[in-house]
Amino acid sequence: MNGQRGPGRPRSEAARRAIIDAAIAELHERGYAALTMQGIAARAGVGKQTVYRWWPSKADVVLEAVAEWAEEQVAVPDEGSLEADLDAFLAATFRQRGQRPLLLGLMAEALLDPAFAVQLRDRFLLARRAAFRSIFERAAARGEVAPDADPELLMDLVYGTLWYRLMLDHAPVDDELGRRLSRLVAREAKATPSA
Amino acid sequence: MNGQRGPGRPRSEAARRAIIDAAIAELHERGYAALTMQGIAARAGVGKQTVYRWWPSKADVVLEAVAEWAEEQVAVPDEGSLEADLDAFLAATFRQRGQRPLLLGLMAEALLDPAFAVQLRDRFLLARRAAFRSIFERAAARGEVAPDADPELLMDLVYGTLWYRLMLDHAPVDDELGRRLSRLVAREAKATPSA
Amino acid sequence: MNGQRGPGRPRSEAARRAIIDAAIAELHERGYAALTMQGIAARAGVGKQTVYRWWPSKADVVLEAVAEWAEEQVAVPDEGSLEADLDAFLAATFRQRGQRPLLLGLMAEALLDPAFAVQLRDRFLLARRAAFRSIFERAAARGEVAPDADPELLMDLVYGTLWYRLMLDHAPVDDELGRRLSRLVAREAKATPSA
Amino acid sequence: MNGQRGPGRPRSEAARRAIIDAAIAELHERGYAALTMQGIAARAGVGKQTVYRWWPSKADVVLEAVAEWAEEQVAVPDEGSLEADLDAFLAATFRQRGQRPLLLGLMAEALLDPAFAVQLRDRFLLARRAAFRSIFERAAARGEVAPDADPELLMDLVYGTLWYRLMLDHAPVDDELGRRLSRLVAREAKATPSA
DNA sequence: GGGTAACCGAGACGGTACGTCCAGTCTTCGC
DNA sequence: GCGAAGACTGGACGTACCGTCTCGGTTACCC
Repeated sequence: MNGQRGPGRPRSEAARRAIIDAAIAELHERGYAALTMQGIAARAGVGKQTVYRWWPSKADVVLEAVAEWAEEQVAVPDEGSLEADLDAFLAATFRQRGQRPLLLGLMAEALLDPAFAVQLRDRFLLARRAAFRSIFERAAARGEVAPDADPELLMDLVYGTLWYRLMLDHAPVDDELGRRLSRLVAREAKATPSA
Repeated sequence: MNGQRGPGRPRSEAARRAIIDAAIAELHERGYAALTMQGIAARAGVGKQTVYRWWPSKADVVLEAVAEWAEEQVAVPDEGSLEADLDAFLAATFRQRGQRPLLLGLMAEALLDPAFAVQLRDRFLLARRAAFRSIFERAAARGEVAPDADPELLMDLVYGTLWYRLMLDHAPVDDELGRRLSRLVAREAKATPSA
Repeated sequence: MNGQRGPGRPRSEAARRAIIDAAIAELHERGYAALTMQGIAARAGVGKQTVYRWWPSKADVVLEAVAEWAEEQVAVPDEGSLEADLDAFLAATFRQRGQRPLLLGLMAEALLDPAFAVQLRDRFLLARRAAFRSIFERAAARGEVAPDADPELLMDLVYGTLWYRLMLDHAPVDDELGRRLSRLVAREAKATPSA
Repeated sequence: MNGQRGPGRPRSEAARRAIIDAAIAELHERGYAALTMQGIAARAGVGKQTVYRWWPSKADVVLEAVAEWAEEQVAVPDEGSLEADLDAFLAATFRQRGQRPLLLGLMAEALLDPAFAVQLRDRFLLARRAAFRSIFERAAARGEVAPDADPELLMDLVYGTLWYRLMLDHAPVDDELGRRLSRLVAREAKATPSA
């Protein structure tokens, strides 16, 4: 086992929480761009070293906060059809308000730092896709998915459109969008591409 | 017209070019994240003030460089069908190699700075959509687009998927993707959504 | 002669006055340390080049303003004795209020720039000593000055004390000081130093 | 006492010394007017912030250097009479060569910045006057000072003349000047001012 | 009266230093 | 050894002026 501790003072859970909370608070008050390790440490009442000891950058602190939420997984009850399942799933996803600035900040960091991009993809974005994929598997069992359909591309279509609108802010991300995407994806899943 | 000059020494075109070129060079050599106004000015052999006088941030310098290329517009010859047109257009778009880091850097900046996001959207991204839209109009004239189709959503699907893959780098952005998207969009444009 | 003009537009007296006046105004409003060539030109509504064409530095502009006042020479009426003459002269000198910051600024410049120190000494300070010296000559004619007295040293004593108190501001520069210095100098002028 | 340290890394004495030394070196090589915080930090191999953390301006750095020397107090042995004591003291004072540019630089700064003027006066100039004052007290004990003499004015005379000549550089500051001033001050200290 | 020359305003130019901020690291004390 | 504190080197930030330059335009003179 690995639970045994070595010598020395154990990591302070209080400090961990204070840091995460300080990061979230700063983020809501002043935005992601204004986040600094310095500011997080000061607000948490913690030495800078304590932050650096556990997270290499501000993005990693925020990612840990986000990952906490991501674990409270979106339930995907069976609605009877692929389109209905998707519609419910997307509606639940879009309902997460107030996270837009946070998500955009993380994505910005990922675009500037390839190492963090890997973190973000593996610890957050792919987790989301997993939920999506389970819906497809259920639909396949129901015979709603053509054998040569490509669920990966369909997921890219949905998440791509979602992120694109989040980023550009030229069109809404709302239930109407959810319904259209659901219908489109359901139709394409069944389509016989070449006939 | 507006070409007339006021009093005072006119702006130096040589300095403008040197700055743009220096920015591009730094970007290729050391990446977007390592770009600094200081570095651009030094490399261009120019005072920092001269950079700040005309561009408020490094992102705006890069955007001007990108905008130059964007003006060399992508020609969209008529290939006879919506699918063929789209395929040609996307192939041409994907062919622009080496610009990935640059585009991701600009997008990162836009995600962190809403004011710049507007710039990027209006001066670059919407210009790209215009080309796309003209293809749709041609297809509509050919009767390939159902009356209740939504070209805006279809464009979001394509560009969304493109950006999503560029950013996450979990799947390729290649001709194969172009063909699939072309076929999908052509099919959806014709689809009778609800019947 | 040298008064004849060559070809070309003659110097604008209006610009000259505007610059001097702007310098004085800035000086009174924001202090010598905050003076800048840029600020003077802007306030005078004049191009920077016009200032630089005629004065090499802000100190020279201010010096020209000061020299104007210095030419309105202190009259030294005959009061009947060396002590009385000195007392009247010093009282008149000390009366020039509001010029302390200006004088200190010029002196500061002189201390930092040897070339300007020469200007200040020759165009301003030595002019002041000339008035002082004429008082001594009058006293010598009256037999109030011992043959081996050194008027130069006595002038240094008076002006030195004056400047020292102006600079350090640890003791007042007032009529009381004037009277003490007058008495002391008159006594020393007569003294037989070594006997 | 106050020597106890709180938490945190203690101030680096090595950095302090390097900064002071760099300032002195720059001063000798390029003069006070060319001193910059930037240059001091670079030469000391130290971050600019470390300089700013402890001194608000270049003048304060130099003042600390000067204050070090000032603490190595001028001894004032008893020479038997006021005139002899003064002569010895002034000779010792004038002997401090090479400090003229430094002193003038500090004075210039004081003239431009009233806050620094207070620093310079209290931490340096008044310390010098203290030595002078002790000579007077010794003379008073010997009966060489008239009861109504004003030592403060006499000190102003001496230091005023000294600074005046240092600044204007129109006459030497040498032993001859020292002897004349000593004789004059000794005579004036005894003088019955009004009889 | 048509040059020619020196002035004028405006303002951009290459630079240098400013003083601040933050990144990461290091060094101390106390738990 | 962890944690708070805080000083350390390093470097970019955006600003302010410096002193120079390059414009279009304006007076003067002098042929």
